[in-house]
Amino acid sequence: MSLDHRSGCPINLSLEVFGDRWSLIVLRDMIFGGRRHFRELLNGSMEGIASNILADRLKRLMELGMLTKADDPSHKQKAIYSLTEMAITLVPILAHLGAWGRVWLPVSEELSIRAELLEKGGPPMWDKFMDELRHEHLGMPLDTPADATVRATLQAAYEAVVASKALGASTTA
Amino acid sequence: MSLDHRSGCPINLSLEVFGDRWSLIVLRDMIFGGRRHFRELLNGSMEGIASNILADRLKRLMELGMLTKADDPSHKQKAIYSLTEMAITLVPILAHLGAWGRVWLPVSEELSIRAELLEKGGPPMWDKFMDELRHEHLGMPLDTPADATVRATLQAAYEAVVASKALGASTTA
DNA sequence: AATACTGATTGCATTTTGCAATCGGTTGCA
DNA sequence: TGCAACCGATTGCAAAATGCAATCAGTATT
Repeated sequence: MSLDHRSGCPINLSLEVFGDRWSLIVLRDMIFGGRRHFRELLNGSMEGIASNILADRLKRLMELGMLTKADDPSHKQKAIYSLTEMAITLVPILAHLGAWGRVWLPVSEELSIRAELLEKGGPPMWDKFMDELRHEHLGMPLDTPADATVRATLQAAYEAVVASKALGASTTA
Repeated sequence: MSLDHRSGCPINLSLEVFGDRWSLIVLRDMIFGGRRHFRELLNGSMEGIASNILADRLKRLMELGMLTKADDPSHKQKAIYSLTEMAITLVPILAHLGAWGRVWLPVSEELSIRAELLEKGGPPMWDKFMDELRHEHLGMPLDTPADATVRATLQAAYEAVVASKALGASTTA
């Protein structure tokens, strides 16, 4: 944790935390992709993060208090990364960021459906999602019985779009 | 505008826009500081941006459609930078970012009062602020008569904290 | 015993960043 | 008419970050 900051401005300090091209990508994959292991993050990364960058970011995010690391009981050298409350409360920011990107940037249809649903779900959906993340990562009791988790809902919507696009491509070809 | 993106994910694309240590700082100073000129941004920058970095970011933000540049009628070589709608709609994100930073990072009291007020004001205040920015930067008509602008309100609060801290320091010394 | 997988680390070339000095042109003032 | 101050940048250069490929030692599987 670096103690010398450029300024005490909240926006600046936030930028010092994830003002780079990879930190938020790692957190996104953990939050929305449910990834907990190094290899999952490495191979599952859509943007193709390099292993040294990933190792560096995981270390940095741990130093910053956004992640913790624990041993996986099933595999002696397997490590499980967990989100802290600090990282979980990024959900509303990620939702806004996704909503903004969806409006102004050349997003792909299948990758923006999650952002769309999360935007439409609004704060209630974000709260439910954060509750689920606290359960998964912090071992907190789950409020609702959770018939379908937010992540599963988003994932299902994503897969539906992918399937529908594949269908459309085959019928219009 | 680079056409080769790492992925079509909204969060990734947003990160490609301001996933660096300076872009959002420049936008913050324009939005909250009301700065429109190169020198204002250069000398007024709390974090001490270098002139080449500033020039590069202004150029990049223009290419991305976040800023426009116009001649200042009062000074032949003076340029006025304006926010586009794309940049103005970042206000809610900046508000959330400030709120998050205020909770989790070592913010200074005087620099976080703006974030606190903006958080408490919520979406209605953000909308009013965005309306004012559209008036300032895009020449749009102003809805409300605007007794006190949001920026002036935030600035006054900032100065009040600074004054109160100076007072406290002198009386406790 | 062989193979594949675990979380990384190393070396190295390329790219980006940050700092300091400086540029040519404009403006205000004496 | 000179001249200093200011305008938006640009240049040169060192340092840091990034990205890629190869590799590591320990662990599990077969």
